Amino acid sequence: MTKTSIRPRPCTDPNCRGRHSPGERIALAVAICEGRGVQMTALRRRILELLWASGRPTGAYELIEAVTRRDSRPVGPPTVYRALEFLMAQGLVSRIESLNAYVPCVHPERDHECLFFICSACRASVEIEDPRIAGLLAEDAAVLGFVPTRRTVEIEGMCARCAEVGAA
Amino acid sequence: MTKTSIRPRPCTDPNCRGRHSPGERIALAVAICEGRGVQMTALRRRILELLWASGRPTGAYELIEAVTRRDSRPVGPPTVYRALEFLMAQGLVSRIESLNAYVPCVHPERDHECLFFICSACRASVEIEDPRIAGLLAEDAAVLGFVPTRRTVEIEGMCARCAEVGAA
DNA sequence: GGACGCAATGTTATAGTGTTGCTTGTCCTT
DNA sequence: AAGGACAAGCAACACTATAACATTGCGTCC
Repeated sequence: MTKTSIRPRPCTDPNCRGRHSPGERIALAVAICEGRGVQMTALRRRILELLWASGRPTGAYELIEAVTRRDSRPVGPPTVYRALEFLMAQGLVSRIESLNAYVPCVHPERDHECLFFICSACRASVEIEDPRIAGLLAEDAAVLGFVPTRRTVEIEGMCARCAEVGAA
Repeated sequence: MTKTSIRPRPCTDPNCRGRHSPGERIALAVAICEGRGVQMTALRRRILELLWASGRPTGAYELIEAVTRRDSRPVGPPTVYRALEFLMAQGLVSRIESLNAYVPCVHPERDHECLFFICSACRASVEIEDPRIAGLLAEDAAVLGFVPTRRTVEIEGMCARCAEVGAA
């Protein structure tokens, strides 16, 4: 387990486009758990670290392999799925439904509704927030008399970098 | 295979909330395929019928069972998945990512971006269109230099009917 | 300090979802 | 009839997720 002395810094810029240091985001996650009185255990932290290190949506079985490799001991699927469940419940990780994969949440300090842009070419994903979309979704829900509990907004396509490379 | 003589009627009301007769929607799907020069085969049509008959997002393996039962012959997973792939490519069926399930598309006659409201209680889903949301998604994508190819917008929660029943 | 309670993790097996590769059939064309 | 193109059948397998049960570690209470 990496011991960091990085100070967690809550981000207040909804347009930051996720440019944060993983170490700092992990420190923030630890601080959040502490504040809530829930346990950021070694395993949970390891998985969060691996997700940050991966740099793209990562499948549960990839994580199983990665944990097994890194900690030189085998872990079973339920172990990893339970850790992911915890991390998602704390808003530290999001699941990308269209990929059956998981990404670390860039802004766990905010209770936010985020959308994901996922590049089919490089498999990277970018998380953004758009309160206008959140508002319209809430409005549409209200018209239907629908009470939302969970929102999934995922846009697949080609990111700027890959489009550039592909065109060249 | 049910032979219908229902005349397909394109719908022009984006707020119709999906109130269409399945038979008429299927006739429309047949007409669309004919117009495009693609084959609405017996199997593909059967699966579309079963999806309409189901009334809620339906898993691929449920469909396998349903086809097997209805047509008194076994069909394998690839058969059904290929039919679903065709139906999705033609815009006649949508996949609900958060449920690993499939729904018939209410408005195949329009090239539309739809969102789904999915009730956790009764498992029903409602498809709506909101061009405002589609516009904002396109705008956000443009800011990122991202070229979208596929959009997934799914809202889970409790529908009006179930909320009413639950409150009573 | 021993017994208990509780949360987290480990273990094994299995359920559920989706794909690959290859063969067969069918219809249409020449 | 021969050949091509598309659809479907089939067997095996890969990937994703959960169920059911056992174990560990730690704190508390008598």
